Amino acid sequence: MGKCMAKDGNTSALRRGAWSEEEDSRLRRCMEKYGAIKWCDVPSKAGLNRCRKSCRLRWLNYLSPSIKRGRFEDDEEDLIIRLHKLLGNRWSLIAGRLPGRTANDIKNHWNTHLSKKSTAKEKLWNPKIIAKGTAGIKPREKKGEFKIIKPQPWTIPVNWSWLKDQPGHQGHLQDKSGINVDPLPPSANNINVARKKSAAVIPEKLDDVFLDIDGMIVGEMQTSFEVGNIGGNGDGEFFLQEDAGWASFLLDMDF
DNA sequence: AACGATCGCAACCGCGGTGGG
DNA sequence: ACCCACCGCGGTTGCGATCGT
Repeated sequence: MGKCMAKDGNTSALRRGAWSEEEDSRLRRCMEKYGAIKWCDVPSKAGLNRCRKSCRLRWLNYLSPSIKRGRFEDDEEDLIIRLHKLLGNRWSLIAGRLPGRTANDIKNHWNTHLSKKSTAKEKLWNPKIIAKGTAGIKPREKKGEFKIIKPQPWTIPVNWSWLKDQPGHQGHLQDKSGINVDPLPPSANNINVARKKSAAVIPEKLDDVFLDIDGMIVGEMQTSFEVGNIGGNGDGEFFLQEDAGWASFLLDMDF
């Protein structure tokens, strides 16, 4: 195995592998005593012959008092599956929605249990989105064979038929207080739908805008469409198969 | 009882992002 | 503008525990 980060400095004599009780209690005492300090200071202050990353990992994934241990409840699993559809493998974001669970826990749990569960479910539905520029694919012709395309950014015209007149469905924007701001701001030329990592892609002026679809407010950076709620756009560029399940995106407004 | 296969989780690795100098 | 140290993340690995034959 390697070294603890060539990039982060010399590693040679640093201890690796499983943590002893003594090391745990040293780290715990250090964190209790100094609180939030730079991780690079932790090994020396704690008297540990470990690299800072090892200390950080041990604290964040195991020793921190905020960590909830034990088996995952059904509702937690359900939430993870939904969030994973929404966010992909962004474990830290998912963990942010599950108090007490660490990204590592969730990732491990996903890889050992939920990925199979989810795959089984996924066979029951078949979300499909055809991104602009996806050459040669005609949504309706390919019905039933689509997959979510990621992480390409996609542009949906604001006059996208689903947004304005999809029968039986409504898509509209709300501010944080839940007040509708329909119709879409006239200055909005496009809604870019992308799997982007950073909130910074959202212009500040839209910081307080949520997308609400059929009454489901899903958050300031992301939205999800219950598959079946979405029709095609006027140009045939976007499409979702009508079926059960979720398709998901992060939302970015392009003015 | 022995042994290989599988599981579950802790820990490590390497990369990208960020901020300070 | 550039460099560098640090942080945080997701992917991967290692290994003890458990299961199945």
